[in-house]
Amino acid sequence: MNVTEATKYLENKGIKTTYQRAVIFSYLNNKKNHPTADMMLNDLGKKVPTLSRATIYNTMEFFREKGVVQVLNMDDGLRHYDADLSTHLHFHCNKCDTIYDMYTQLDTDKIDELKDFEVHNQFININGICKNCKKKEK
Amino acid sequence: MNVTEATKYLENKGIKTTYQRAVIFSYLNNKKNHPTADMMLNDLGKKVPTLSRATIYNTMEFFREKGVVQVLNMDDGLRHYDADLSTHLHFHCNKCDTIYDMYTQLDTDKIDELKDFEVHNQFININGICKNCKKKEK
DNA sequence: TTAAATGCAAATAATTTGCAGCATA
DNA sequence: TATGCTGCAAATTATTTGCATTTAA
Repeated sequence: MNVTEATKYLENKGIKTTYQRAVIFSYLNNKKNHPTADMMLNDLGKKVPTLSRATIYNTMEFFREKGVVQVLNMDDGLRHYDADLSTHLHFHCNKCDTIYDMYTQLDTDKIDELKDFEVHNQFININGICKNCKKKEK
Repeated sequence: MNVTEATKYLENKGIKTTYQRAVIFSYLNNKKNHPTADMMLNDLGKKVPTLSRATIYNTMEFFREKGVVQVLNMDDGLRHYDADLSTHLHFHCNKCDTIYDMYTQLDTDKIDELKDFEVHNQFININGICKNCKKKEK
């Protein structure tokens, strides 16, 4: 999804778009790397030199309110952002720090302890060693 | 578990103990409130007025290394600490901010996508509205 | 033209670090 | 006594905010 496509996508959702917003959304959607604000500034700063930290934070909060990105609190204590809103879990490799998306979720309807609770979201982080790093170990 | 019992518990695990460490561990173990460093300082400061933030952070890192507490990255972006090491999930009520422990977990052995991955830990956060707050709504 | 978004810089908040003094083995 | 812990203060890092300027409808 390039910048033009990102603009259309956002506008179709009734979300007011600017160049910065489209660039940021396009980046998030393409890279799927669950970046922090700092990572985004580093990468996008090459393309848009005046892009500021404040705009990234503002835009992420704006996108979150609009429901087009989710915020992940990962075990580095930092906020990571994700344009994939399907319910999925994240596997963090302790060796290479890659974050893998996996499309498994808890069936909260079937959990007794959640009876009479209203569930809005679930966030699942798993960590360990990924397939690639295990291969290299040998 | 009072301070004396906490001391014994930690020493049985070969962990060097001080008064501060025992007070902190006892607090965590009793209150089961998943506090942040700041919450601990507020509560424990009444009992141990000289207790410092640095000691709390140092102690939590020390306990984590020793494997007697786990760190939870909750959706407020803060680190919360938990002396309950059994694999369990956390439900955060968006109304009253209570964190509930629930003893359900993912059976990671049964997840295809995790084949050839080595799993160390899983962290599950669910949020929504708790039973009590739903009752009050009516 | 006007309301809202951006970008800079300063402010705040959480966490970490350096180091002097203190406590414990 | 020696090693390592504590507590203070300063430093660092992430995030937020205030405000002047720019942008887009």
